[in-house]
Amino acid sequence: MGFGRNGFSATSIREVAAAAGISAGLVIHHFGGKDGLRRACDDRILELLEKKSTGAPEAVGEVVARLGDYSPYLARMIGDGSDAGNELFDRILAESRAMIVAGVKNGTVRDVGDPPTVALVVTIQSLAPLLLNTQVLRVLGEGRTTGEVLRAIAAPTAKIYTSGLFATDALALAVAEAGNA
Amino acid sequence: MGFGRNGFSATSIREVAAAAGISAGLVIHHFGGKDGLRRACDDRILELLEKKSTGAPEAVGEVVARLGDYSPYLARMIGDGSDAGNELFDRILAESRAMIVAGVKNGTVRDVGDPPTVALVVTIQSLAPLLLNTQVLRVLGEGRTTGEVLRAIAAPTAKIYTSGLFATDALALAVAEAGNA
DNA sequence: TCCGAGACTGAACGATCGTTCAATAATCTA
DNA sequence: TAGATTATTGAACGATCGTTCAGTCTCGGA
Repeated sequence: MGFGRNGFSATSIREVAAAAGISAGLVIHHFGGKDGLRRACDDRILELLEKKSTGAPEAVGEVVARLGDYSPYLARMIGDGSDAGNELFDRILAESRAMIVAGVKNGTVRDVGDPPTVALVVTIQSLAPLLLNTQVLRVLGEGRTTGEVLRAIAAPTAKIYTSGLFATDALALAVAEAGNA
Repeated sequence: MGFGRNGFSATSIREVAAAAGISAGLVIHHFGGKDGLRRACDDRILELLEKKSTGAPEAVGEVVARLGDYSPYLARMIGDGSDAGNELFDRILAESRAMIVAGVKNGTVRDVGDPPTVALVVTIQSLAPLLLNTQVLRVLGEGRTTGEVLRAIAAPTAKIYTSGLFATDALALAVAEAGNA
């Protein structure tokens, strides 16, 4: 159902038209071509996320909830690196960066290094449940909804971000050493 | 160049054949069809990762290094949820789970909740730099190689996993409360 | 009431797709 | 070397793709 299911090029205009109960010619008449349809879909996603988008780890669930069935399309947008996907990623990253910079300043976020890079890490990690939604659903049980799944992984994610996962400095030291080599 | 660039259905057999300097007919003769070619590519990736694959956060760099130019294909494999992609994800997840269970037992990994779910979170977060490689490269500067980029984000990632990112319990408490509601 | 503009359809076109096939070149076996 | 097997090609086929187009339907304003 739509580009989100099998990707853009694997979804024909005739499929889309049939799902909408109209003819293929009308789709082209309205959107000016397949690329126009894609742009309209991208704009629709951006519009749905216009009022509030955030890079905070806990907010991915809300984004997915707002998008509903459109979230596979969003995942493909960001993963494929289309213009609209890039723009959206940059927006999420910018908000994440602002949140981290402000948090470091007022003491609610630990200073673990260069804030822009930290924001990048947090952003891509926060998007992981969206991009790997298929895998997560499969592992946690196909019956659940995407929202349930995201709620299930929210707690461990929050705890990792709060208390850390590794009790020793072994990994951090190893990475630092490799970086100096 | 290959399925990794634009996806499976957007890459024609004639493209692949031309890149290999042979005819399209020969590709089909050898692989039995486009699906056979895909299966052969999947098997090749699995073979390259056969000796060692791990879910540890620091090991994604090694996986990418071993795959080299094939890593976009791997990202698409796992993201699209093909059979081979599912199998690979399950393997990474299993190793990540074993690592975490063992770590909790010997005290090197903090007990932040249900180990299978924690392993799932760690696995998808570790795969994020691979799936979002395009975005990360774009943000950090197109000039760099994938390996350099992964090394650049390794340090903050390790620190987050070691010391945590949030200095307060606000997020964890909010998530816990939402979960009980 | 008429009429013009947009909504809409279905057939058709050229391009490209995956695939087949007969024919040829290359390589191996006895 | 003779014969069989394999590698390889290029043309062709049917299907499907995005797109075009002539024509029909719908309906609000003069």
